[in-house]
Amino acid sequence: MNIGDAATRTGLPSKTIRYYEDIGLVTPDRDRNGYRSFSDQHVHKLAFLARARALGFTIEDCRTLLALYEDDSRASADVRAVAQAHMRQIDEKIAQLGAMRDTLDRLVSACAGDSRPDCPILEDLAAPKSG
Amino acid sequence: MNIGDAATRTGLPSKTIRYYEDIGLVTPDRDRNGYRSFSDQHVHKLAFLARARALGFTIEDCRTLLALYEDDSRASADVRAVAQAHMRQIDEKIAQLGAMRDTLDRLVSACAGDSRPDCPILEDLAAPKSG
DNA sequence: ATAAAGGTTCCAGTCACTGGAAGGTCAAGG
DNA sequence: CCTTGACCTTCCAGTGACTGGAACCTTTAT
Repeated sequence: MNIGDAATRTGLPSKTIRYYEDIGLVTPDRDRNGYRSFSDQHVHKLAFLARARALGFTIEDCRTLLALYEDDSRASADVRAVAQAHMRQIDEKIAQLGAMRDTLDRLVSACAGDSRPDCPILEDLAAPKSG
Repeated sequence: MNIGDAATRTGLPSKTIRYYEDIGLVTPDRDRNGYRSFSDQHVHKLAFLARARALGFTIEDCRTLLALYEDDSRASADVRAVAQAHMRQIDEKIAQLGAMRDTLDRLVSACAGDSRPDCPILEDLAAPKSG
């Protein structure tokens, strides 16, 4: 199957699939005309990548996860460790964003949002009172 | 004051300050030796930028906010709009990350994390049951 | 004289794509 | 046979917001 079909089946853009080949995540065969030829295995692998990426794993994590997936003698502990480390990163990010959100909410609520220039948001950016 | 002092006072790396000059956010004077010379005004502007960035505003938002800050005839509504749009973006991001986190948590919890190869995490990446 | 600690410019790399140019291939229709 | 259009190919450049490093200059202290 050509790249367009693989793209349709995995939901990944063709560009992204070519990129994944470039960085060695998948290696489709080639037809005589030079077109990439994807087997069901390739598509399965691409779908795996798409889902891992959708869960926020980095490309390097994906590489690791794929390797574990294809290693029948893997220890599930290794997979779990990757996932847990990633989850911690996400938690950190959520905490950061949550803090930003709270500050912004406070500032937005304090701002009249009318035609006058007085603005607690700008005042805070210029010189925050606390926290 | 030289760039190092400006960096210390604002908490921004010198590299970042140079970058901000590059993209036209601040324009320090120059001493005869070619060194950048920062006034208190410049430092104030940099600190403003640092705080806006810390709240997650993009550089372009920062540019807008700085312009509003320096425009005495601004309407606070304009500032508020920028902040609110940004807050919505953050909310979206938090929701995305939260969803990832929930899925990951479910998978991590289901995984024994021992020396055996069986792993619900990989199984889900290979072919998710639902959601 | 020299060494350390600052400053300068410019170029390349990060991450994970994405857009676009320039061109090759293939099936259908006139 | 020719063209049109939808595919496919490669390669290069750009994204955002820095960051690292090379090569070099200036200042201060010893």
